[in-house]
Amino acid sequence: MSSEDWDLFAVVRSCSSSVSTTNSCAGHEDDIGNCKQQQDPPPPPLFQASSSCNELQDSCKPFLPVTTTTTTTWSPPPLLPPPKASSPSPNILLKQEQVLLESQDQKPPLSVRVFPPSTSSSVFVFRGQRDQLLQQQSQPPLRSRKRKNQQKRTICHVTQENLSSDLWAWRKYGQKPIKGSPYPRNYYRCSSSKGCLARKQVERSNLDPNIFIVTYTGEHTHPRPTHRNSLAGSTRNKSQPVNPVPKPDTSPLSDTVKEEIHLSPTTPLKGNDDVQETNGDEDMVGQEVNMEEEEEEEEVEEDDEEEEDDDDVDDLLIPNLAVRDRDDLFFAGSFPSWSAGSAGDGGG
DNA sequence: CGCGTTTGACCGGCGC
DNA sequence: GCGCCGGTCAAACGCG
Repeated sequence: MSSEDWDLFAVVRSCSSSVSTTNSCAGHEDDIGNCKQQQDPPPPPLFQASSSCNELQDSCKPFLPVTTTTTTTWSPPPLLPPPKASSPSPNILLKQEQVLLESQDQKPPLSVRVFPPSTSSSVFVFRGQRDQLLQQQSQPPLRSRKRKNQQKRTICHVTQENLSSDLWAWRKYGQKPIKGSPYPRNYYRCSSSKGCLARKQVERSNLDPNIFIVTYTGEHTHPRPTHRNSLAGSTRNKSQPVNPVPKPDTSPLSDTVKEEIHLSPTTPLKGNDDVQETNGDEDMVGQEVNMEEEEEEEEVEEDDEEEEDDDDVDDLLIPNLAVRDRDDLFFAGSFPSWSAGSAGDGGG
């Protein structure tokens, strides 16, 4: 087995406050601002620059931590250093990515916060709520496995820095190599509350290793944490290799990139200093694809305000400096592994 | 002791 | 109907 796997997010939840995201458009969007809800069906060129999100948004909110500044350094694929050398077969592109890219292509990476309206909730009910209900009724917990098409998801492209900007406490429950992708996918579940159905998947983008594709599913069944647990995010690294370079043979990564990666997939807030200021135009990439692709598109502003509020609060509670410092420390050494280890049967 | 990560196995949707 | 693959479970392990 590969001992080293990229555990991207062992710290997914960790820090955040400082990371800032700004995305332009509205002033502060965040990484997730660009989140997109997606479902399997190929998303039409929607990607409206505006939409609203509800529950998913919540999930994303964490990403929008703060108030100013941003970190996302999203580099548009086309701009990325083409994986020429060992060009990974284009095939390996994840559908999601393709979708996203497509959208990007069409439109500049606006960091738009797009979320689905209420409709989404109903969808979620399928899975989580149902399970919960059943459990409450003493029913054997069904293995909620609603397949993609049926599940509503919010996909966000975030940078390492942004990855960490999540107040929610996420606990990793699985990691699996994904076919077509040199990088394994990590599965996280909200640990803030036992019954919380929120889940999160994190995987590195094939195109741009600097970018992580975060997929949120489910909703949080509890109020957002005002602050992170001390433990939360503290990945215990067991002497991890220093070069968690993912085993992707055809890793499009350049040396530079690799370095960053090993630092930590979710490089914390250091981005604040470094990256911040992306006008926001290029922060993240995200779009939303709603199952019912016909609704949602509006009130981004409103969302912003709300989030802003929240963000603010979070911010207050979590001193940037403090967090940042700490994060830096543990980030530096904590990221365990990077390699398509096996979260399980590699698919089997 | 509690919580989180790691990792192999299992389950079940989906495509062929 | 079969096989592939993604997603989840759960035991083991480690750290604070």
